Parts: sequence; C-alpha cells; structure tokens
Amino acid sequence: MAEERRISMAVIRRLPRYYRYLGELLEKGVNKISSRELSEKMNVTASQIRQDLNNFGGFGQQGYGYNVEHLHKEIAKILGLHQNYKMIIIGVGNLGQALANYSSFEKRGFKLAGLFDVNPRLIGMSIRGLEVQDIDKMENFVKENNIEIAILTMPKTRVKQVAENLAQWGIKGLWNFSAVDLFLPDHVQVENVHLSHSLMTLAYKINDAEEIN
Amino acid sequence: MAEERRISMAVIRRLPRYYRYLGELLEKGVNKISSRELSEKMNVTASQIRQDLNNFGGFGQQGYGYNVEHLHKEIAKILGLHQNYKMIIIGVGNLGQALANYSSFEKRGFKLAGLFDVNPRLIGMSIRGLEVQDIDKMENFVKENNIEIAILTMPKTRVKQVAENLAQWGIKGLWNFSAVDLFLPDHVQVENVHLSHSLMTLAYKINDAEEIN
DNA sequence: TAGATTGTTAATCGATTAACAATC
DNA sequence: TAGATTGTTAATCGATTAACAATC
Repeated sequence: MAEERRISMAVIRRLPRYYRYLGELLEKGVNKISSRELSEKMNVTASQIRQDLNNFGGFGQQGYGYNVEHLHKEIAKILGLHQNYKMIIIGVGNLGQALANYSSFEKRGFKLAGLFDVNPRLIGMSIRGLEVQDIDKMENFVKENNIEIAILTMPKTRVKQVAENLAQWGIKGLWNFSAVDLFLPDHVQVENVHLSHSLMTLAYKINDAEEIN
Repeated sequence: MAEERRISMAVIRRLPRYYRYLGELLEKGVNKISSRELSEKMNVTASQIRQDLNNFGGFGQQGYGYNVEHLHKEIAKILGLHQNYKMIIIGVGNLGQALANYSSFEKRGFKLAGLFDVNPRLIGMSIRGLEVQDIDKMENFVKENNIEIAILTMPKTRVKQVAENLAQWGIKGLWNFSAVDLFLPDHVQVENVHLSHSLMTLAYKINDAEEIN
C-alpha cells in the first residue's frame, strides 16, 4: 500500500467549486478543458488546479487537458456524491423549514427522511410529504432508518445535548447551523454554517474597503 | 503614518468566534481571561490568539491577561459591529423568508429595511412588518434609503444581473447565497454562503473518516 | 513530428507555533 | 519582589506559485 499524504481541507473546500464549474461546462456541451482555461474562468492559478487534482491521481492528459465529463465524475467520487445520504432536520423553525424545502439537495443524493421538533404546534405539520415528529421519536427513527446526517437548526441551548445523543446513536455527520461549537468523538463529522460569522465578516470587508479610499 | 500590514482573511474569519466566546464569558460575569485559558476553551493555540489580537494592537496586559469586556468591544469595532447597516433581501423564497425572520441580526446592528421579489404572489405579503415589494421598485429604494447590504437569495439565473445593478447603485456589500461567483468592482464586497459546497464537504469528511477505519 | 499541456519537483510565500524578553 | 502572561521575534510548518521535464 502506497503511503498516503493527508489531503488538506483547503484543497477539499475547493473541490465543490471545481465540480460546479465542470457541471456548467458539461451542460454547455464542452468536452475538454485545460487547467489554464479553467483557471481563467475561475480566477485561480492553473498551477493550483493541477496541484489540487494531482492529490487524487492523474485525471488529465499531457498536450490535451482534462475530459470534462470524466473529471466531473471523479470529483463527485472524491466528495462522496456517488452515494446517497439519509438526513433528518432537527428544529423546524424558519431555517429548518427553508432547508426542508430545498429540493436541490436531493439531486445530489442527500435524501431528507425525517423532521423533528419539540414544539407541539409544529408536530404533525407536513412539509414536502414529511410529517414533523416529536423529538422523542428521534432515537428510534435514527437507529431504524440508519440516518447518516442530521441538520441542526434548533435553538443553541439544546444543540449540545442533542448532538451528543446523535453521536451515541451512530450518526455520521452533523450539519450545524447553530452558534455552538461541537466537540464530539472522531466518528462524528461536523460541518458548521455560522451565518452570523459570515455576516460579521462582510461587515469587516465593507469597513476595510472604505478605509483604503 | 505607520506602515500597515494587510491583515489576512484567515485572521478576520477567526474574530467572530473570539467575539462569541468573549460574549459568553461576559454573560457569565467573567472579568479577565488569559490567552491560555481561552485557547483551552476554544481548542486553538494560545500563541495564535495572541498573534491574531496583536495584529490590531495590544489589548492585554502582561502578567494579567485580557479584560473580557474591553476585548469584546474592541473586536466589535474591528469587525465594524459598532455601526448599523441597512439591508434588503432580494428573493423572498424559503431561504429569504427564513433570513427575514432572523431577528438576531438586528441586535448586531444589521437592520432589515426592505424585501423584494419578482413573484406577484409574494409581492404585498408582509414579514415582520415589511411588505414584499416588486423588484422594479428596488433602484429607487436602494438609492433613497442608502442601503448598504443586499442579501441575495434568488434563483441563480438572475443573480449576476441584479448584482451588477446593485453595484452601480452604490451598494457596499452583497451576502450571496446563490451558487454563482460574482466578479464585481472593488467598491462592492461579496461574502458567499454556498450551502451546497458545505454539504458536499460534510459528505467528504464522512467518507474520509470511514476510510481510516 | 511539433505543439500543447500535464504531472511533479523546486522555490516562494504566508500562516502557525514556539520561545522568550519585556513588563505588569 | 516573584510570578504570571503578554507582545514580539524566530523557527517551523504548510500552502501556493513557478518552472520544466515528461509525454500525449
């Protein structure tokens, strides 16, 4: 077995963007693309594209470039998009409902299987054919349906406890929208979306740009 | 005037997290904290905290540590949270509505001033006291009300054109939730929230963690 | 074959961590 | 004063860019 270098998250986080551009090229019927052409479209260096892709093996061909369809598929495989994932949403407030209605995730293999909340007013409500269930039912549901991903869109006070429970029940990934940092066992992966952090960063950029002038 | 080093976005993106932890300490009535104590709570190195903060001047005191309230306020200033920002939301679908209902942004000085959509079914609808307006009214509204930030939660097909218009009308920042990369003049700052990228990254992490075992 | 472009090594640049003198 | 902890320099580590031989 060859010695494998650990691939940095910086590289991984660029892959979805490559994937998106390649998908668009595919739709336009473009068959091949060179690292230079792609770099111009994406506003990155050609060198970075070649380095990034070479972490996973040689997908291109000297003198030719990359086959768009092939590269698109390979990146999907790297990201794990060739598989399906069963997801639940915990916390069916505004954001939870918005994500529940996002049908585009399904296309990429992320299947919504259940909705949970503590609020009696929401329990029983139906979104895209799924009934909001009492959070009491969650343990059984997760275990029986082999749920892989939980989307955390509930108030921050309850997140830590729920996340720890989910970890015990064998969940594999948490998509965390709350302003809470989760420190969990290694078998649970956490991806944070801190909207407030993002907005604060925008505020900084605005002020910084004004200072320059 | 002292020569100013450009501060990297890596540092800036850590500030909201510091800000959050300091806010929590403040609520607990903690007065002072050392870089070591904070580093243990946050799971980063003390060295990084001190380096990060020293980009903006010395906020601490040798032998003592940092005054929580003071540091909290200083970070707010750096991020530009001592100011108010007027925002509009363009695209009042699920995600737009969810963000419109997010009252916690207001507390940080991000004031929602208007809602816009093209869909006649949505126009006239009221969310948190704001009526959804026809997108035709947007140019006047932005100019007359000195809107600084636009939240882009509309279908990707229309984003580029709208963003270019907003840039011309003097908007300062775009909070972009669409899967489109915006290349705009320097006076407009863009902060992207690519939810699909985030979910793909989670898929990668899940698969990667399983490979290890 | 000649031209083009990858894969990959080497050079550079930037970010993080370690170390410690300054100082409260 | 003695102990603690910052501010800051130096060392290390990692990521990006440049360069070019390999090869289609």
